[in-house]
Amino acid sequence: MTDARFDPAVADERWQRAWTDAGTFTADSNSAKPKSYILEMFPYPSGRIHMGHVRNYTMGDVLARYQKMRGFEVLHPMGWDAFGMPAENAAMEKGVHPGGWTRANIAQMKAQLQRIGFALDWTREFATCDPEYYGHEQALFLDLYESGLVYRKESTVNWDPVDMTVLANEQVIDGKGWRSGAEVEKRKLNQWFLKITDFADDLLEGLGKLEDWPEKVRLMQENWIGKSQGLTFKFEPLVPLTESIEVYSTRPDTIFGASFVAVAPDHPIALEVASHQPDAAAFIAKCKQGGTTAAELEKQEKLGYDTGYEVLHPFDNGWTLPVYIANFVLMEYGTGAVMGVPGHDQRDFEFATKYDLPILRVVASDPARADEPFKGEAEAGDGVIVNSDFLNGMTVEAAKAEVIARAESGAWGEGRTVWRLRDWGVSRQRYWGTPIPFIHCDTCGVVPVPKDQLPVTLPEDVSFDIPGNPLERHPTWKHVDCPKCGAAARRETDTLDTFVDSSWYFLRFASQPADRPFDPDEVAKWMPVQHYIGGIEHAILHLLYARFWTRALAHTGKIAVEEPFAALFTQGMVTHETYSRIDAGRGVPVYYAPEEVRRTAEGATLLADEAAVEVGRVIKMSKSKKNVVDPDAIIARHGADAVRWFMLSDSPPERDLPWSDAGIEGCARFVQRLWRLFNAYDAAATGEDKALMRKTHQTIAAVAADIEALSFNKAVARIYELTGATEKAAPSASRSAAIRALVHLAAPMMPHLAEEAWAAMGEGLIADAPWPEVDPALLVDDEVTIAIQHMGKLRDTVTAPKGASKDTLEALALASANLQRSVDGAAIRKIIVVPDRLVNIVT
RNA sequence: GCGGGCGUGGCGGAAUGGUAGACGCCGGGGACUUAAAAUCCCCUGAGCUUUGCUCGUGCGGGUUCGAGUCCCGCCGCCCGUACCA
Repeated sequence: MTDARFDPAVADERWQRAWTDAGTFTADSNSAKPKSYILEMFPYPSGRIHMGHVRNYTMGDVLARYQKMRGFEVLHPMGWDAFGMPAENAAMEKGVHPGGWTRANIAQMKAQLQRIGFALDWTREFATCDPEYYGHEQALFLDLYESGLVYRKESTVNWDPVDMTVLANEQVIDGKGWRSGAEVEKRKLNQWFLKITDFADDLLEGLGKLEDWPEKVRLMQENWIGKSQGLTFKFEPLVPLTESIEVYSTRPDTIFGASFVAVAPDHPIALEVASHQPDAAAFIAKCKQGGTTAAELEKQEKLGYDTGYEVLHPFDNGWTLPVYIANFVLMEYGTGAVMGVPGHDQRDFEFATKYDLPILRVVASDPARADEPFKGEAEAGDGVIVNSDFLNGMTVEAAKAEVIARAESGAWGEGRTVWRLRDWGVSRQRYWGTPIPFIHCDTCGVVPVPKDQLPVTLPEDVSFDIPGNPLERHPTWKHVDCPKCGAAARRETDTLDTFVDSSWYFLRFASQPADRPFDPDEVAKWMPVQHYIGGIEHAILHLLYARFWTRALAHTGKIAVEEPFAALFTQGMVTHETYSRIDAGRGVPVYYAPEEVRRTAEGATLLADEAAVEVGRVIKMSKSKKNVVDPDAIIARHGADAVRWFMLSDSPPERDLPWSDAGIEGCARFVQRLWRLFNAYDAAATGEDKALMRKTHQTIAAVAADIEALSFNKAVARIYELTGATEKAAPSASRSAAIRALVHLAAPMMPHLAEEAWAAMGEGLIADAPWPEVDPALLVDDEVTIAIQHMGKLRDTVTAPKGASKDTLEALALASANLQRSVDGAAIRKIIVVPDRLVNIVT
């Protein structure tokens, strides 16, 4: 080798072209090799790749390249989650068409990804806004409709009364529309739903088999699905109320602690009361203000309206309970009515305190404490039932069963399983999405578009001058003839939630016939995805929806796969410190980008005026805080391998990674350091260096294990260690072997550098080379360091042969002068020996 | 509000209940150089009465011969909360 410096500006492009020309990363589904499907969550084409993408895709890339070296036929595809709101926002702000904007973004981002040298099979690229893709999606949607998994019902949306449009939750800020500033209202619309609840039990059960998913994600999904056993039962009415009120409770054991009944604002009884009580109508109207998010509903003050109605306690004819309308009761969950037990439910406690209702204790830590007062909050924990007639003395579990049994034998209630999971509303009143393939006919009702007329494509000539759905107001698009009777009819103008697009894209990557969404045999070859990598923010919705679609497609006989993702990994964010000043006039912070600032050990100054700016917390990179670093600029300066190395170094991949200029410079230096070491390769060197051979083989094994566990930061540390040891070693055949091993170890992480070195050694593409074999005999050391402790405190260390007997280690410990000084003649009560580890003397 | 997670030197972090701080960054000292850059070597948790000792893994308790790791109770930050993707 000759070049003193590795020049990424030349090498990056050279090897990227070499891989493309050779089709190195084109997946062959007919290969005889075992298959492995590596997938990272595909990006929304916002315009620029950001560091979070780079980190995500670098991790998948290391796995893909490593598995290829391990003899797998690897599928590692890339595409675009291309529908969604930002394109419409751009259309409104800049007057560009969402399609054109999206296509331009995709072109730009694809070029960026290619400059990082990812081992992607670009032959399978697609965007969800391709009519071909969303046409297949429409066909799948019709299949689900035929199998009964699609239906329509009323549901609540955020309504902006000024802009006359539906708002997304993120467009509602402090209860007001983001553009108009008007108070948002809840409004009911007839919308399309998918019956995910049909699969609730199966989705829950399946979590148990997903052993290679993070425990936290499985827990979050379990809680989201929220299976609960409880009781639905009726409170009988007292005149003038005529109908009984059916409630659902997960705590029927606390039934003697009930002090009120509360119904949802849209419960039939609430509506009935409102019809003759203007105050009740006003209260319900007030409940309609504000947005629809759970967080908002839960955080708002618990408000109620006393209807004046009363109901009877099921176990005591002399016990009446007041009926309230309450803003925290949801019509969608259970029966839309609850019994309030203030002593043992925090929300009920707050409500009872506010409206001066009795707070009764029916659960206590022991029967003697039946009359203990509450300490300002409800007690939801376990205990013994008290003050509850025939339930007294029972455990919570036993009391639940007893109440359910009595309700069922008395025919006034029924034990029931209720799910927190709700059916998935997929209607969006927006343009830039997959049109829902249905036609509304006055005589035939809702009619599916015949499959031979798919795709239903979006019209190009739309305007975003005024808020609202351009499909709805397009002059001709929605006017069609009914496929059934031929009469004039109207197209559905709602489009599908973009989560539908991302619920089956992984199947389309695996197989893309023109005439069908996918080929089941091809899908069977690749699925399930071996490693799925993405952000923790998708822990529930996207991952649950994808699991549901996979099941739904299996249910309709389309595929034979049950779980789409065998192993899941959720990576952390890329963060950066923020630079700001408080604007004197408005009192709000003004943020500055890293390139506008000079960072010193003490603080930071703005380049423009050399005056100080405040260095703020290290937070997720975001445009609004201007703490973003552009991957392109960094690659131009340091090369792709330095950036990739930085993404893998230091921080564990599941945690946040703080970007720093010093860090990337250190990585760039290491690329050059390895290059110098590779240049010192001498194929003709002779002689053996046993210690270095051990280190080499131990490192190969450890790096492999670390990559397989996705502990890239540990693999990086191992490579640093072996690099240091190899640099220090004198020339020998062992050292030459160590250098060759390092080229292999670097190959998945710094592929351009590795190819350059491998070529200089006269070899072909290292991307095609096998992972080096290890000699098991070289993996174990023959000496170990033994810690000598007194009462658990370290007093000395000695080296001993590996596997030395307990007696030997004990004798070694007692011979230590430091140990003896610490023991100071005290009587030894016990000696604990952990072989190959430590000896602890207890006095 | 509810569900989930995280917390270790100046910084990122390592550590099957068994030597806390591997590895990297920053910083300090030195070598090379006319000089600088690059590179190489050494030091680098705090404190002390320094062959060594004490303290130290967000805070307060506990279990254990031994706790960053296990248990109980807090605090702080992050993610999600069903129309952001």
